Amino acid sequence: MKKENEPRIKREKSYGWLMQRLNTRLRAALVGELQETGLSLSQFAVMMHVLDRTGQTQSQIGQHFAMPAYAISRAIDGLEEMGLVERKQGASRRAHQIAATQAGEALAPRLYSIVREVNGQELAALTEDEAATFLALLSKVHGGVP
Amino acid sequence: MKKENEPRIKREKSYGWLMQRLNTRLRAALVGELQETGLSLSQFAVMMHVLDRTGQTQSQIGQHFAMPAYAISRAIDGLEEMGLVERKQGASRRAHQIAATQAGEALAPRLYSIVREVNGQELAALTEDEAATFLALLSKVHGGVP
DNA sequence: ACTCAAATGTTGCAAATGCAAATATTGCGA
DNA sequence: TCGCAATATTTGCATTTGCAACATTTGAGT
Repeated sequence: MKKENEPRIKREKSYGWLMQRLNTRLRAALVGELQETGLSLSQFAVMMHVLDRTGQTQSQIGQHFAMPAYAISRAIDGLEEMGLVERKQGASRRAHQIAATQAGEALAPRLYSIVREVNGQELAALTEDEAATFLALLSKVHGGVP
Repeated sequence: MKKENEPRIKREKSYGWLMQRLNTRLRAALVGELQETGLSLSQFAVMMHVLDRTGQTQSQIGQHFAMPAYAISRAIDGLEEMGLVERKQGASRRAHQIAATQAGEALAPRLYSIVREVNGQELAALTEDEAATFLALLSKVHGGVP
């Protein structure tokens, strides 16, 4: 009997592989849902953050997502063109405060709904308890509650 | 007292946000380690898979990572140029079998070591038990063991 | 054996991304 | 107050990515 292509290691249990797969799936699901809104993933992220916390500066938004400044800059370019967001002049003249326009606010329910739906469907394989544990562990890995 | 910028929702506990952050961190860590090898992330992924299971076709590799065919095609273009991998003719004349060259095999220890190190450091915040639970849950979310 | 749809890979071109340099503004310290 | 380093954002350009069309090979049905 011939020794069939046996993997040296069960890579499917490795953190890296699992993250890669889950992230790919998450992104695909989000992109699908966002299709109708015309938002890209980064625009969506920024939009959510602006809806959550109005008036933050671009660099603050960037830190929140660990995204580079230029990505925020460009995401907001797009959101501004779509009339969903505006760069306001705050105390500082270099640090723009980003706020949702009325059209942007109007989009909020849809976006919140997408988040709920996608998060829910991605975690559908878990029981409620498991999901709670899972999120707690994700948070701990991230460096949240020790 | 003024109501300070209060977020409407604790987004930091949302699956989406956590995945975004953790994936960003993971990728950054890997890219850092891979610097010296000259491999891109997708080249690294493909290389690992080829080392794990030699002779797989490109589409099989693609499925394993949920990566599009063209990405595999291009990753292998690069790996071939670096002399780490070769496209072999198998039973079928369209489906190439990908195998590591000797130089590719020689790279294995380094790559395995990078995987161990990065996976370890990413999960460093967890105890061993927690890490086991975490990986099991990731796997379940992915659709592994039900 | 023949035809045609499906499977496998590759590639041209457009769009997104990343890097590094440029610009503008602020604020610290001499 | 002046000079200069730090902060905040933008942008030009090169690289990477993604889409969609293409080419090739296989296999199933007739």
